[in-house]
Amino acid sequence: MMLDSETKAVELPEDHGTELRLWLRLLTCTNLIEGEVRSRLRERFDVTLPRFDMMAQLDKVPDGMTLSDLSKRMMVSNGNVTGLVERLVESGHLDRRTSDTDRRVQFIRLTKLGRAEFRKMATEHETWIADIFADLSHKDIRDLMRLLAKTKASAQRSAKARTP
Amino acid sequence: MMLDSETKAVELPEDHGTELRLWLRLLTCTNLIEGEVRSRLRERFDVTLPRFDMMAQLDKVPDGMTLSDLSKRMMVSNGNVTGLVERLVESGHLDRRTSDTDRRVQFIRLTKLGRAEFRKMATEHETWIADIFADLSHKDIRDLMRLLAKTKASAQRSAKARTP
DNA sequence: CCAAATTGCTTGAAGCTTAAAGAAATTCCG
DNA sequence: CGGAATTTCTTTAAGCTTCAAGCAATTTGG
Repeated sequence: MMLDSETKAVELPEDHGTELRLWLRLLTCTNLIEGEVRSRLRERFDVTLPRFDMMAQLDKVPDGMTLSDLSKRMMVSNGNVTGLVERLVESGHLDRRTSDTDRRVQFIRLTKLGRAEFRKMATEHETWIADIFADLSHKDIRDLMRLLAKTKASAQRSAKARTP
Repeated sequence: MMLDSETKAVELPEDHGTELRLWLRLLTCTNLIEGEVRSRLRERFDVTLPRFDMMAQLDKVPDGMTLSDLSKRMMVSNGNVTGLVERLVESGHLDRRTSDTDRRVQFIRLTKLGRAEFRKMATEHETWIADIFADLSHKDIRDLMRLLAKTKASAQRSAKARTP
């Protein structure tokens, strides 16, 4: 037998309170951790989170990547990447080289200095993250990984439906 | 019997890969949804996320709150709030009034216009969030709520340990 | 009461971020 | 081939954000 709550007319305002609360909690959680990481990076290494983030992306590949790749990986706009790269080249952490086959394309990579400094920061950064999540059991982490993957897929489905 | 992996010397670099991956997934997930909400707010109502966020905080209380309260609730700096409030007062959405008992304190609240516009946006916003999370079951949502609460507590414990 | 510490907010400098428009190079395709 | 569309990147304007310094009002503790 069908329950009353499942027979409501579609035009009436539905209750989406739980989803909203979940979103707010997700946001709070992320902001909290992001703020903590930001503080520690500044305090310990005098570096900003976006700079650290860009270096982290570039550390994964030895031969560098293009600005567009960086923009996609970091989920920020193109113009944003242009400015960030500029400042990191200026400070000697990054290296830019125009492609031989396509003169629009720039390959960006870490310099020796940039890689060395990043590795030092990354080691410590990893221990911060471990400490921040230390009260979670292995099962908690596994469950969260799975549920967040499902959430990401759901959000991507929703985004695609809007922009086909 | 103890496993080898649990008997490692404390000074050796430990493996915190799973925590790091969890953090990156959490960040990706949040950025994805935040970007989506940002796009829709701009597209549909020509409003920025920080403005919407501030109005959401103020909508919860009829009599308004101080700048400090706003700053804590929104988890952003004091100076940031000053500028945001300025622009929202300018556009007629907010109202500021100096406290009678403490002339440093300003009470901020939504104007009639501000509240009306926010309510309209909030209704639609809630349906977006519901759609974004639509592929999650009730149990998924419950589990996520619980695990994120645990994560938040763990992060707060870690932050407090650093700044006593 | 009064000096010192604290609290609430603002300012200023630097950097981050986006959206939109534009410049330059390449690719597509008739 | 050659114009049109696309791709890659930069620029610009506006706004967001932080940190640190500073100002004014209040509270605290002699």
